[in-house]
Amino acid sequence: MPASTSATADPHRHDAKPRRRAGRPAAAVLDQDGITAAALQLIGKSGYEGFTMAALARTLNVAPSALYNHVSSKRDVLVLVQDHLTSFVDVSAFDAEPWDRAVRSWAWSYRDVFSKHTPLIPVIAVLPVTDAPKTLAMYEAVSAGFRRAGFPQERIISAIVALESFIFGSAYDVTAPSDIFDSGSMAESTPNFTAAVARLADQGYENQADVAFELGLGALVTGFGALRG
Amino acid sequence: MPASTSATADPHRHDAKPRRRAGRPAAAVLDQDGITAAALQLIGKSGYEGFTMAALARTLNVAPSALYNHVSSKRDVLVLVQDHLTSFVDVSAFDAEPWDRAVRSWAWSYRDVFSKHTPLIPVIAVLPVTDAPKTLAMYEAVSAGFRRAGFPQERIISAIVALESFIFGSAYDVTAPSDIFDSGSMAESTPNFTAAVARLADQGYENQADVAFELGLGALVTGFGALRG
DNA sequence: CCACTAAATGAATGCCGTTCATTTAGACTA
DNA sequence: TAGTCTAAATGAACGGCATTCATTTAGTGG
Repeated sequence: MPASTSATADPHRHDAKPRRRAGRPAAAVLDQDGITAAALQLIGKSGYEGFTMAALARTLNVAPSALYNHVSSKRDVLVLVQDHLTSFVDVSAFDAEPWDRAVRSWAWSYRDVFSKHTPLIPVIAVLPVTDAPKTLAMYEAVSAGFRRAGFPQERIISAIVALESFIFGSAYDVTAPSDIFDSGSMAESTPNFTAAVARLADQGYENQADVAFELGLGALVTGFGALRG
Repeated sequence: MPASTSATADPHRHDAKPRRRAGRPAAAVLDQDGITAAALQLIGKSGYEGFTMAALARTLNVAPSALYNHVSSKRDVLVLVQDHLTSFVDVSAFDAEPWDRAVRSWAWSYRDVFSKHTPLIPVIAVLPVTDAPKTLAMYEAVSAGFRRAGFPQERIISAIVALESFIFGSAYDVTAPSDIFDSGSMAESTPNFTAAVARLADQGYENQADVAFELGLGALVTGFGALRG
């Protein structure tokens, strides 16, 4: 039976300990960690367009079908990659800094990690935490930070979800073309919008996505900070 | 030359007026509006998994390749659908209510429309407004509302972008499974998170995604409201 | 009636994720 | 040592996908 990251647990498994019934073949060429690492490297080199099961198998010197002994679908591989990436999100500030600074630090880190992996966002956004242990560990660290800061327990999850939604949406902005708001030939019929875009451009040279992120993050942190007991 | 919604404008076009050089064939079976309507209907019936160029052609009683006389790619069709959907977003409150209530009304409407079409979010989030006239019209209405409310011009776009990011991220939440936060067998190692999830569940029967959206939207509206002159 | 052209056709292309019967080769048992 | 069990790898195959292209169709203006 192949390994699986699927959400539905195997109902035939009697206990947690994996029972070895008989002999095993020698050093397996493949395992989930190796697949995850190779996938991450491939994505880094070829992007998500070039990330195919065939290409992944090639980098592992293996037939494409061999992957399916360790993973049940391409989506499974994406889940593994997503969870691994989440371990790069920096939650250390929750142990070292006041709540508002910790949230900001975490949020920026989170956005930066996934702005380079926006195709994973539809996956991660609806993924049960059971299937992503490192992601769960991140939530635990953040939840602990909120609790220590005096947050009412029944608001913690909602606040984290709201922040995360803002973070995911903002990750897309980072990859948007810089002329995304150029109204072109329709400028005359959209005077208010066109003027606002022009005024924004007049401002400094700072990244537009960063400015919006800072603005929204500030509002969320201030607003949520008022909930603390 | 086939019609195109592509971002790069045709450099060979001399003026805006479409010059008819010679005779035209009779009633074309297909046009962009018809394709858009059929696509929307097909998506409603079969979802985005069932939305293929072949299936779309079938509903139009046409060969798949015929679509490419009016549209340059499947992505083009998605852009057409996205823009059409945006016209369903309600911006009327900006003409009838105070700014904060108008923003809330618009944001809820925007989220509700795209929570049923999350596969379009990666498309819309990075789409130049030139390619989506109805989307541009929405931005104009919102920008006008912000300006009338006394917003400094150079902050209007950033505030809208931040709100939109939050809206897109929140649209995913609506489609997430309700047990997404069930930590299962790892509950013992994540006490803070697990407790917070339990406390949230103790609360009313309200939709979890709606609670988080309301919480975040309130913070953003309050925070941005303070920017008005 | 002819020349022109937008639009539809249908076959072909290349890629994709995935399945499956079969083979391989260690490891335990007797 | 011989026999058996099994996880894992193979390679061929499948169906589906978006897209391309040479060709045909059928109105229209000259």
